[in-house]
Amino acid sequence: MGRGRVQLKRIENKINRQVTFSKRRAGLLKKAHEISILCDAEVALIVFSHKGKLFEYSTDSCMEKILERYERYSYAERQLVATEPESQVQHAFHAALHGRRIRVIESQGAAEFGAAA
Amino acid sequence: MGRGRVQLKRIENKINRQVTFSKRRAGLLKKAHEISILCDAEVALIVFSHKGKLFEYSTDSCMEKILERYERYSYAERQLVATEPESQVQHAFHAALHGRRIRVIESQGAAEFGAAA
DNA sequence: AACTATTTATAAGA
DNA sequence: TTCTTATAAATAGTT
Repeated sequence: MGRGRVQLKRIENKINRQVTFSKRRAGLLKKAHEISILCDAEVALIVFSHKGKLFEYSTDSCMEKILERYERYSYAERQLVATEPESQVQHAFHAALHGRRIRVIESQGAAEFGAAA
Repeated sequence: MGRGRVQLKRIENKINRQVTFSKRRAGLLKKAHEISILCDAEVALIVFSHKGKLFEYSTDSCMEKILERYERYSYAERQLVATEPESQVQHAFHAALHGRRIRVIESQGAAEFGAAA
């Protein structure tokens, strides 16, 4: 977007990289917020600049909550894969990546089981 | 973008919401990838659909690494705030609102703290 | 930090 | 639902 196509490679010029980072970071955070509102999704976005500064966005449910949910989900994914018969590991992994949720090892307890998005 | 301005409010029509989610999710992941390459930034993006399906993107350094870095950074932030003089309570309050709990206290330890972007 | 020329993203429609 | 198209948005290069 803008005058000239963009090459998907690191911008070597330090100044240009910094400017582009500022602009795109703002755009990215905005879009993260928009999709969360428009589509009622839970979003967590973490960005560390090249210099190590942190920028973040998270749906009102708050960053820690989302990261914990992510960890639970990932854990469930791994469990699924681990208990799968050899022959179906790839299948299971594929399915897991597409997020059939299985259980939750939480006090909240209730086992979630979703299908498609 | 597209035919007609967009209202920043939850899309009530289920079909439209699903379609918009698919399109915007693709766009968001793409932009997350682009900024990470163009600007040499480390990015982690986690999205749970309304139905609970997970979508994620992370810079090649991998999701877990980034989340750990995030936790370390947040921890360092809290420590900084904790030792801050009274006069800067507002600053501390602001940080507190970001309210993270600590999961990992890495041996690597060193607190990162960047200034400008 | 503002300003455009253009490229992209995407809301509707087919 | 995948493809198309009109338009809104984002943003690269410029001032």
